[in-house]
Amino acid sequence: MTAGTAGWLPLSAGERSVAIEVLVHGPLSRTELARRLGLSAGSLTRLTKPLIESNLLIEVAEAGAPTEARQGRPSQPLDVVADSGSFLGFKITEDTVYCVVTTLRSHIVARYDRPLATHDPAEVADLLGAMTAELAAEHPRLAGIGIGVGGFVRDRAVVGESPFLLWRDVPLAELVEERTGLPVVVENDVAALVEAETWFGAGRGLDRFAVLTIGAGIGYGLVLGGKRVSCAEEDRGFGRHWIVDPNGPLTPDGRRGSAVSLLTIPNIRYQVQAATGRDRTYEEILALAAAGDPMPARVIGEAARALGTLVAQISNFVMPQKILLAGEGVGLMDVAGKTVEEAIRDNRHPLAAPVDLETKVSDFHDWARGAAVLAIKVLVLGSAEA
Amino acid sequence: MTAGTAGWLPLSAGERSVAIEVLVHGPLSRTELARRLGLSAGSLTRLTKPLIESNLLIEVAEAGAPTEARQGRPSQPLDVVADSGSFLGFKITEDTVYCVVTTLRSHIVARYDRPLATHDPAEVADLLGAMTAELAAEHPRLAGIGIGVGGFVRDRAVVGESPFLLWRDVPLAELVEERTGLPVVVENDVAALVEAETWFGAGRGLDRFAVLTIGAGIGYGLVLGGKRVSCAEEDRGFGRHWIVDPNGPLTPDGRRGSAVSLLTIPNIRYQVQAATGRDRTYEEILALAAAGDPMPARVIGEAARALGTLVAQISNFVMPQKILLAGEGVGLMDVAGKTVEEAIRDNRHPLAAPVDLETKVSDFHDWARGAAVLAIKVLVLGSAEA
DNA sequence: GGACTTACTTTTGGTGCGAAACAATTGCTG
DNA sequence: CAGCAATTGTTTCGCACCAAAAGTAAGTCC
Repeated sequence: MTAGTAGWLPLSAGERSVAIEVLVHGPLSRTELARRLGLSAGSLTRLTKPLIESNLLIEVAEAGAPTEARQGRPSQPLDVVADSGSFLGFKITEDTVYCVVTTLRSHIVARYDRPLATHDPAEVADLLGAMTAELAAEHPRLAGIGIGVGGFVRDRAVVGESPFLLWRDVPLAELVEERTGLPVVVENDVAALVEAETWFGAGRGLDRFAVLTIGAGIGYGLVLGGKRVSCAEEDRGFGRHWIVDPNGPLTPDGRRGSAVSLLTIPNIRYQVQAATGRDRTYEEILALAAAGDPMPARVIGEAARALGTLVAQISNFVMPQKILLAGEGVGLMDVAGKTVEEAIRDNRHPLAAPVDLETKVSDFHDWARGAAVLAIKVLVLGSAEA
Repeated sequence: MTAGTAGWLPLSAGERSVAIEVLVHGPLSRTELARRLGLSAGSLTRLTKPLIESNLLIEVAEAGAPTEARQGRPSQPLDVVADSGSFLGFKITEDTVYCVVTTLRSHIVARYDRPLATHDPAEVADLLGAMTAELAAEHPRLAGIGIGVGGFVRDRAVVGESPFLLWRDVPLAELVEERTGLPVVVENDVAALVEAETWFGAGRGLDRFAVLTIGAGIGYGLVLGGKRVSCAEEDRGFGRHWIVDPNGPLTPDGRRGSAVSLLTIPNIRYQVQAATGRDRTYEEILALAAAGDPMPARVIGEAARALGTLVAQISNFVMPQKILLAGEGVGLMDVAGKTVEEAIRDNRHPLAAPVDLETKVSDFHDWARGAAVLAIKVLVLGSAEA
């Protein structure tokens, strides 16, 4: 914790809830906060005082346009000191390192990617260090770094196992801290995205919330009571053994008819290539399916039915208030959204509450942003339970 | 609240946790309670005092056999005043009313069933009133009544809709209270069983816990953070639209290959009868399958695979710490437990944590006990959130 | 019988909250 | 412009809860 912003931590539970509310929902007056958090006005005075003194919050002048010139003493909105720090979020893939610079409120202010030529831990750390140094020039007040990696991560610091990097027990946080002098948080990429969405995104304030990602693989995250549930198979590839259609296609990766076989981008491309002999990009396949080309349409249709079935199963068993669909592969929804909805209907009780399904097309920078958000969460507001 | 035991309620949060711990885990000393609840010794003195004064708890003499003559001041175990009240639990089926009498600690001390000749609400209430009067003679200190009904129940009091009784908006709690003078709690039967298991049974102290029941129908309940999650389709028949095997059997009830078609007792009997022409009881079918008779073995094998698939799906998506399998149809596990386990393995990641699966053969009296437990929970310890 | 051990009680002090009184700042009205 | 109403924020007080520490009770061990 070499953060220069000093006395931010630790926060009490009440203080943290205030800080999060302001961080997430923008400037808010004390009265408004009291209403939202169900606290008394007096408590708000007490809770906000140390936050203001420690320079995390600040009283901002009422916006230039006082929306409605109300009677009474004007409210004094509180806001986070947005420029009190920027955060870096990295997403490491097999061949590229994606990076975003975000504000304290997780808005992306810059993107910066670099190819990854080696998988040697020290050299990867060197690359991250170099990228950080370059970005530090433009963004002087870097306060922390979040790194998302596909694989199993321990203690938000050590990459226990990463199949595609061929890493075992690499203390990545330490390596990068040494090179940057900044506090570093490492987490599994899916977990980081889920935490970010829980906090700032689709899952804000929800009690039961599920995330399903489609891309190179399948990701799944469950948030209950505002906390992410972690499990053993997480980070070792979800969906490889979720058999959606026992008669489904057999692909190099994943069991026959598994979610991975039916839904991931590499396996969809494999299916099309195996049948037509031509390798096409995912976008091309989607376009062909939309245009009615039978073979791609069949593959995409099967994928859409599988997705709908999965969503229905999650709804049936978890009963979440919302399901977020994210990842590079959700373009599927644009082409075959109707099929997905049909499949959901087919696997749900007609009287069941309709599924609140949100689709969010995301690229690798969104994964990086997830890591940045986790860094904000951990570094600014205190560990926030490992 | 006509309970004669007077000043039980209301309890503070701390008092309630103490009361529940003693209720569920038998006599416990204050020190032991402090350890279990993570409180200081002083707090226990404070919390137990009003409970003892209001006659909910009592200091019992150390059991006649002081397991180990320990050094130091002997502990003073606390226990609930078990005979301070009995509770009735009813389960209403299409043709029978099942009833159990339980102690405050939910031990069944008597069973009493009566055929149900009519579905007229007033007459059903009359029957429950008559049964209560008869039982009151033998069990003088009746403190409350819980009633479990298949169907949709509002506010723990009104049967909103019950398909098999053909009821709509029947204020059952009121009707029975009028006739018995006792406080009455009405709940959906599955919900009551789930609550009971969460409290006294397999789900004790767990954070994520799922219940799957097999019998005349499929029941499903989810407990997160110690609270049961309720949903719209609950009480209107689970599993009718859970398609487990798209190529599965078509039965009069439920969609082709649905959990209901594959797993419920009536539909298993239907399948066997349709194939062999002979109507057999569920137990006969299980015995035949165990003996190797091909047709019953096939039906039971399919059912077992379906059950395993369901359990795996619940594990994959909900990640519960435990799954309880209950109902009249779990005899399946004895005959085809291996097949169930295989199916679970086939649909789970090999590295995933093994499923903690508990099987509990239950008859209608267990459903009735569930209702009684809910009555205990609501009446003794204060509404315990509707 | 004295030393020791364990269980429980009492006391003390701290924390976090709400209720209510109070101060501050504006718009509206006569 | 004075006075009032409306609204926000602050201060003070008291309550509920809890942990820590010190004190008391009731037994065993030598």
